[in-house]
Amino acid sequence: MTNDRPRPLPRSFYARPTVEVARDLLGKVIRHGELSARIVETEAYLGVDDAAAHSARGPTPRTGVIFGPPGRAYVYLIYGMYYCLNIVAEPAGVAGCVLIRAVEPITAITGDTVKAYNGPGKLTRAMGITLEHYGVDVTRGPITIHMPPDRERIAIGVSPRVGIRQSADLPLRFFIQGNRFVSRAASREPRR
DNA sequence: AGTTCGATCGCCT
DNA sequence: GGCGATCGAACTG
Repeated sequence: MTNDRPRPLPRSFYARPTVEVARDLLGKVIRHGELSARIVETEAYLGVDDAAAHSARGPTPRTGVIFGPPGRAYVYLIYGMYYCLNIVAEPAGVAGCVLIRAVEPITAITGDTVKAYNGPGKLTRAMGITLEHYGVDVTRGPITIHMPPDRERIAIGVSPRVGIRQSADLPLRFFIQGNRFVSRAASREPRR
């Protein structure tokens, strides 16, 4: 066939410390149906010592997947109108997830594509990801994550996370330096 | 039962 | 830089 479909990243990739998973997801390819895109910006949300994490106060019907096995999608509705996609990290029983904040589409790049993909609420809309994908196993589908076809070297930037108040000082945002799809907020110089 | 407010975004001044 | 959209989870009473 002309359409090669390499295996998704194995579950062991996700069964690691959340920060490692957040960094290593940069440059990986996320696929949903015919759409694929390279992950260029992520944020780590820790299970402990992170008041900003949705999992900070224990499992609820909404956050339960974060406490389960790694490699599952935690999707939630924010501000009543946008969906955010996270990938669960850490071994089963340990909370931790990685927010996908921006991606660079591999197919169909046009002039105004940047503003359709350079934010967590935008990329889900562009890729058709909604609450129906809550709990999806990204080692199986319909959303999957893969090694990139190339071995491009990337420079990783680190900064505090965007738009949170609790634990705002923690350097848990990671992005590919210089990539134009990195969200506007993330490209700002961190204050000091 | 009522209130608050958020891991956002786009439009307004 | 500020604010409204629009919903539900979490918190208050």
